[in-house]
Parts: sequence; C-alpha cells; structure tokens
Amino acid sequence: MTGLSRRERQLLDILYTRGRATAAEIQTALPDPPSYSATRALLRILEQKGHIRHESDGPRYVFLPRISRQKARAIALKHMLATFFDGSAAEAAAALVDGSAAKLSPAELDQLQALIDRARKENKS
Amino acid sequence: MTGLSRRERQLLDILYTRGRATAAEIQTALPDPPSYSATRALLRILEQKGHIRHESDGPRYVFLPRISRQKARAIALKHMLATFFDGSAAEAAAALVDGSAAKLSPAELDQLQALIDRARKENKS
DNA sequence: GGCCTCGTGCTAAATAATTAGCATGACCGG
DNA sequence: CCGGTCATGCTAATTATTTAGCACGAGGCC
Repeated sequence: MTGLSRRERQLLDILYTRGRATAAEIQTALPDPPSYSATRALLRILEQKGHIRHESDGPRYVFLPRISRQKARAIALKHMLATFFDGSAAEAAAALVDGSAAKLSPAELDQLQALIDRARKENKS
Repeated sequence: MTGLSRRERQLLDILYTRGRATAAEIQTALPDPPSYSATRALLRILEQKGHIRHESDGPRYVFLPRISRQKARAIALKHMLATFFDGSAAEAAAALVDGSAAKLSPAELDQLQALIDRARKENKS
C-alpha cells in the first residue's frame, strides 16, 4: 500500500470512503481535479494493477475497490500503528479517547466501555 | 499529506517512525532501496518542500521531520478516520479494542479504562 | 604527499506518473 | 438524418519523480 503514487492513493481513498463511485464522481472528489479523461486513465491503471474493478451501471461504469473496506481498514490501521504508535493499539485508542483527533460523545464512551468489558471477559476465559 | 509522492511518503514514514535518522539509515529502511545518492536527493527535496530539516551530527547530517510526531499522528489519525470510519473515532477505537488490528493486553485495557473514566468526568463538568 | 573512505552539493538523465486529446459508439431530440 | 451529449478505449505528450554519477572537501593512515 505504500507503493502507491500520489494520484493512485488519492483515488483509492475516495473509493474506500464511498465504497463505489463513477468516474465523474471521482474526478470531482479528487484534490485539484484533473480532466475527466485524466481521471479515467488513472482508473484504468488502478484496474490493471488490480486495486479496483468496475461494474456497468446503465450506460456508465461504476468503480469499486477490489478489497473490502474492512480489509483496507485493517491494513491502514496496522500501518498507522507501526508508523506513529510503535505498533501499540492501546496508544492509538488512547489518542482517540483523548480527543487529540476527535471528541467522543457519552454514547460513544458507553459503546467503547462495553467493548472493553467484553474484551476483559474474553481475557478471563 | 495526501499530496506526497510514493518515495516522499515512504521516507517521511521512516522519519515519523524513528524520529530521526541519517541518510544511510533511511536508505536501508526504504522499501526497494535506491542508491545512497538517490536517497540524499530525495531528502533534499523533502527539505526544500519544508517537510524535514537536518542537524549536523559529527561529520554527517541527521534528518528530522519538521512537525512533531504528536502532530503527525493526529493528522494521520484524522485522515484515517475520514477515509475508513466515516469520521467516527468511536468506530476506530472499537476496531482497535476488537482486535481486528491488534489485541490489547489486560494492562492496556486498564489504561484505556482510566482514560474513559476521565473523559466521562470531563463530560460531567 | 598520496590514497582511501566518508560525506556533501549539485546536476542531469532515466523513468514513472499524470495529463488531455482523438476516435468511436450509443442514445436522444429536432 | 444530423447534431449534440455522454461514455468508453486508446494513445502520446507533458510533467513530475526517481535515480545515480561527478566533483569536492575533510579526516585518517601509511
């Protein structure tokens, strides 16, 4: 995943965020958008490299990542942990709870509490 | 940060991971390592772009990111939340606790528990 | 002093990435 | 039928990135 070029990465991020998108949607969403045909050329390259695929949606193509969002998440998380948190999921979670990246609502804290409780139960068995 | 080229990103990741490194160390750590002089040329570009700086360490330079690891972390976390978790810190934290990316030890769960408790206290005031 | 090693600054060539245009086909409306 | 719009496949030109070599200086050893 670190072998991606600038534009490849930008485009894949859009697809991971949205799940699927047309070339026109992707073009609009790209930072400093290139032309429609430049966008399509990039899509073709990513498809050739095996990162994405397309389906027909009426008269046009819609593009999807080849790996699931879950899978892509896990890969991205892992890379981020290694790069910024010495591999420590706990530190990353702490950063999230701490609000350096976002603020958790009470409901979200409850949700996380439930997960911790469950993780503790599983640790006991 | 999404405007970085392939090699730029690879190199910065190394510096964020290690905090500081010599050109030789960076060269070795780069995936599919280029020559020493190619590595230095890349460092020069990143320095010109303002992403890194160097200090003298005896007869050689040692390179550092221009932004702190804390800051870089926060940026990376934010981007990852937006791309893979619809902006939800709670979902990301859940993924971390859930172990899809890593398994938390009992001590780590305690640590996280303390942070949740504190966040809840702050929510009350 | 000469040679070697280590490190830097700089340059330019090679390579990869990015870009956009052309040709074509399908469809629709006048 | 013609023209316009929308979409694709494909190509090649342009631009950015990556690469590595050269020249030079510092330091150490013989």
